[in-house]
Formats: sequence, C-alpha cells, structure tokens
Amino acid sequence: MTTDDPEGAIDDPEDAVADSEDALIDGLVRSAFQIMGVLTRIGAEQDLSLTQLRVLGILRDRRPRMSDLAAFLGLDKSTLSGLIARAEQRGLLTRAANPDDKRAVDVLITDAGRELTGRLYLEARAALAPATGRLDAAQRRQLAQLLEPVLTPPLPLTPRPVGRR
Amino acid sequence: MTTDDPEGAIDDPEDAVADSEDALIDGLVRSAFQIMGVLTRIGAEQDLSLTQLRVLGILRDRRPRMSDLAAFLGLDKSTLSGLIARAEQRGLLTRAANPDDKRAVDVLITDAGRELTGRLYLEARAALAPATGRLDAAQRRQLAQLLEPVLTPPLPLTPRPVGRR
DNA sequence: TATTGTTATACTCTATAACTATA
DNA sequence: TATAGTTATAGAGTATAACAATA
Repeated sequence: MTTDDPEGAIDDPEDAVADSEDALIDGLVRSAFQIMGVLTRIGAEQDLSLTQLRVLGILRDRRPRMSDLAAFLGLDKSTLSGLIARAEQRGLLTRAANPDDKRAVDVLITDAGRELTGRLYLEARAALAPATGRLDAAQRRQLAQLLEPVLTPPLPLTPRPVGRR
Repeated sequence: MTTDDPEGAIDDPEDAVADSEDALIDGLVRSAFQIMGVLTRIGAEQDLSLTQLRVLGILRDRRPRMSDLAAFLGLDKSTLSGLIARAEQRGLLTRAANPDDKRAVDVLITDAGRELTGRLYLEARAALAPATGRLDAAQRRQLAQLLEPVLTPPLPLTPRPVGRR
C-alpha cells in the first residue's frame, strides 16, 4: 500500500507503525460506537441509561464504595449520587454503611437488579450475535486474546465469603 | 478449560461456542467503555459531547442530510436538530439546503470544525497509544483485521468532485 | 398521505459549588 | 485539614408530540 503524499518517504518503517495504529484505532472506535449503540438501545427499553447498565454490570460481583465507583467510571461523585438514587428507588440496588469508614457508603446490587442485569446481558449477546457470528469460534477466541492486553484493568472483585457461590 | 457447572456437559461443543462468544463480548464491551472514556474526556476538554465529536468525525468526508445522520446515529431527528444547532453556533458545521429535495437539509463540516476534529483525533491516538502499544505492529494489524467483519458498515462517503483532494 | 425538519416540553445526565459528617 | 457523600443549581442530551413545508 503506497502513498502519494509528497512529504512522506515511501516504506518508512515509522509510517508503517503509525498506519497500523490508525487502522486499529479506527476499528476500535467504530466497534465502540456499535457496542454502545446496542447497549444504549437495550437499556433504554428498560429506562436504564448506559451508565446505569454499566453500574449494574459492575455490581454483579463487586460492592464498591461510592467514591471508588465514581472514580472508576470517570464521573463526579455528585453525578453518581443521583444515578444511584434513581436506581435505588427502582429497587435495582441498595446503599449500605461501610463497616470500616463511617463516612463511606457501599453500593450493592439487589436480587431484582441481578435478575434484570442477567436478562439484559443475554439480550446484548443475542443482539451482537449477527456481528460476532461473522467470525468462527477460533477467530473469536483470537480476537478476545488480542483485545486483552489493550484493556484497562477492571475494578477489583469483592471476595465472596468462603462456602458461598 | 473445564467447568464445574453440574448442569452442563463437559466439553459440549455448543458450550465452547457460547464461551468464545461470552469472552469476546466481554472484551468488546470493556474496550468500548475504555474508548468512550477517552473520547468523552478529550471532547469534554473542548465542550464537545461524545455525540458531537462523533458527528464531526463522520462529517469529515460526508455531507449527509439530517434524517440520514439521525438514523445512522440512532437518534431522534429532534435530538439531532438541537445538537447540530449548538455545533453550528460554534462555527464547527453548517446546514445547507439539499439541492434535490426542498424539504431536506444537508449538514457540512466547516474548516474550523475540520481543523478541530483533526486535532482531537490526534489527541485520541496519543491517549490510546499506551494501550495499543502493548501490541506490536503485526498484532495491531491482526486485531484490526479480525475486528473488520464484526463492524457495521459506516455511512456512505460523499464522492468528492474529480480533480480535488 | 407520507416525509423532512423544527419547536415546545419534560426528564435524565452531568459538573460545580456549598454543605455536613467523619478521618 | 482532608476525604466521603449529599443537595442545589444549571446546561446539555434525549425522546414525544405538535406543527409547517414539501413530496
């Protein structure tokens, strides 16, 4: 693939590196908007914003305090207060005092929230199946593996008490 | 990789397919939130919403009518009216009568909008470099190639007059 | 009649600022 | 003093409904 840019040397190795980054970022950005579109639509059908859906997904195996959750989401703590309050009124999650710090408030998913979240994530998988199905199983595994190093580490899991699952 | 789920048959080929889909969708969703986070932050520094930034990116080589743009973005036309009006007031894009249909309005990027968009996309690439840099160039190319079949087709490009670039 | 786009309205999301309680 | 969280406020994003102009 040559270029007709008179300023750039043809076959410059640095250009090749930059091109592979451009193509990758273009693909990542496009896939991001596509995924967000699916999640936004599925959430909207249940009057859940994208952020609320994301929070519920996080809470499935975590019990973070407000401030940690806000930092992870990149939101101001005041934004999270309202968001959590609305979801709490709908019975999807609860707030509980943090046992170690009387200033802090932990956020927990409820059974109803867990049930709804599980249902919506199945819907998302179904909605994306036509897209992911254009790869075979080996390609899907390879894509997931290549994605792994690019991903930011998630919020740490909250350990479950021994003996429960 | 075995499972301890007592309900599922071990090494069931259908389970393996489902697992590869789950892992892929998990990675795609996580990468989507990561990319959105970067774009949201970069846009916010210029008082641009994620959607406005996306619109500007689309307009770089397209001149869609309002209704087509709204449909592609998955937004109501009334939502787009406000969005475009605010960006137009800032001089980043313009509306022009569609020559073929007197009801329709085309959306065009301005020179200022193009300049800003180019700058922000460079910023996004720089912000994502630590993440994409965890792959070498060959891996980046492979990742982009595997992503390609998964992606929804973009809005059609508006052909440029011959002789211009 | 149907389509394109705008406007009025209402609600959610978001950040900033000011506040209380605790560390 | 600094940190955790809430509330008040204001602006942007979003959809629904009603409307005017054109197809």
